[in-house]
This record gives sequence, C-alpha cells and structure tokens, in this order.
Amino acid sequence: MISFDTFKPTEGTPIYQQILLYIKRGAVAGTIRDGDELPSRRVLSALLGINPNTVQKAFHLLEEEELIVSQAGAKSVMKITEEKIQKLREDLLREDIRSITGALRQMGISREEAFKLIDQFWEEEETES
Amino acid sequence: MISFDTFKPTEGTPIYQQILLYIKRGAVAGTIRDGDELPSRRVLSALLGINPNTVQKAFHLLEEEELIVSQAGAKSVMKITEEKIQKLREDLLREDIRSITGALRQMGISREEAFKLIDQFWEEEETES
DNA sequence: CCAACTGTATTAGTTCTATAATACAGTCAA
DNA sequence: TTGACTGTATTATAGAACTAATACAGTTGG
Repeated sequence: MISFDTFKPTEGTPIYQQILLYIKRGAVAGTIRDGDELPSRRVLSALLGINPNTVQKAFHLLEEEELIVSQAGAKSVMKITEEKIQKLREDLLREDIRSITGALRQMGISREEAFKLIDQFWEEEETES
Repeated sequence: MISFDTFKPTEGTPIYQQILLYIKRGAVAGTIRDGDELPSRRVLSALLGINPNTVQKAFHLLEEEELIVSQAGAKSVMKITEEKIQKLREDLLREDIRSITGALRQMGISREEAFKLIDQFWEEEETES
C-alpha cells in the first residue's frame, strides 16, 4: 500500500496535480513500484482532508496516462514499466530544471552563485528530516 | 520605458502572477530601475494579447506591495529602494531554490547529479539566446 | 484649450478548481 | 451469500482567473 505520509500539499497549485506529481516522483525515486496498491479514493480523501472527487480526478488522470489500472470494486494498482519510468524521469527533470535555471538567469544569478545556494538548501533539508 | 520583449507567459500559472514575477526579477537583476516608466495598461495588454483587466490586476498588486506608484492620467512608475530589492532577492531566491531542491530530492536525485543537469541546461539556454 | 492618452471602476459571462451529496454496480473477505 | 468496501457517475454550488464591454475622471502634449 502506497503511503502518503510525506505528502504535504502546497497552496497555489491544484491538489489533484500535486497528487499526480507525488506518485510520479515516487515512481522515479523507486519508492513506488509496479504492482503497489493505492489507497481507495474515499480513504485517501479522508486522510488528506480533501474531497473524494479531487482524488478521483487525480487517479483518473493517472489512468489516462496508463500509470495505474482500476476496476470497479477493487483497489487501483500501479502499472509501470522501466521504460515508462525513464520517460517520466526525463520529462519531470527537464521541466523542473528548465524552470529554475530560467528564474535564476532572469534575476542575474551566476551559475556559481546558484550552486552555492542549492548547496545551502540541500543541507538544510537534510538536517531537518 | 520598461520593455516586455523577453516576457513569455507559460501555461499553468496565472498571467497576472507572471507579470508580477517578471517585474520583480527584473528589479533584482537591475534591468528594471527606480523611476522607470511602465507601459500603460491598455498598451501592455494589447502587446501581450491579454485583457486589460488582467494587467490592471498585476499592477494593482505591485502598487499594494509599494513597488510602483500610479495616479490617474499619468503612467505608473517604479518606486524601489535598495532595501526593497534586497528583500525581493531573498524572498524570490528562497522560494525558487526550495521548490527545486524539494522536487529533486523527492525523485531521489543526488546533489552531484542535480549540478550536472543544471550545468547542461544553463549552457543550452545561453547558446539559444 | 482640448483631444488623446492615462488610471480606475463596475458589471457580466466562461472556464477551472474544489466541495457536496448522492446513487449504482462490481469485488472480496468473513 | 452477504455486507462492507471498492470504482464510477451525476448534479449542484462556490470561488478564482480571465475575458469583455463600458464608463468616468485625471494628465499631458501639441
């Protein structure tokens, strides 16, 4: 059963999109594997304190992307191949890295300065967990 | 007159927020300075192909943050001190860096791997401009 | 001066996000 | 078998983001 213990929604972006990202990043990291069961829509919505329809929207999109399989009555299950994981990895990384480099360059930050800042935050987050 | 030549809106985030960020990042970079005139609401909306009210929303927020001054009949003007720029710089960088490090760590990317990826994209964007 | 530009305000309608309340049918374990 | 859980579907409501059309008042340059 996939755990949502480390899922912490942020304001500003749709929750259903954040659920999508959480699953995809977990798959890329290897903490979510092929065959893993997802919590039911009702259970997860109660756990996160959101509406069941919001969870349904996220799961429905996962199904459209063929990352999970669902059938009425049974729990949804992850269905991911190595190939899909590689594609996810490339897509997610490209988008993330492109956005940060764009932002930093717009602010006139040098590459060296950027590395220094990232180093700082990386350690901060390591020590707080 | 502040130029919006390098402004390219992205799908997924509100346009008025992107205008806000564009101005703030320009101020941090030093390409937008105290006293600089902004294009009028009507002119900018026509230039970007969006509704005047959307531009008005962005400018209104800039006014609330006391980064610009406006008076009926005259063009809006940047009003930023060194102190405000420093605060902007810290706030924007913190948010940007935190989001990227969070995303990469969720995907199990190492710091070294992250640096390598950023290096790649940095050069890509330099060569394309 | 005055016409053309400026900022500001209001009202209306569409799409998207999220909530809310149900309802129905399939699965599965006791 | 059967009852509790599953996925799925429908309808309604509310707020935010964005578009659209319009109006009014202040400024500024020719």
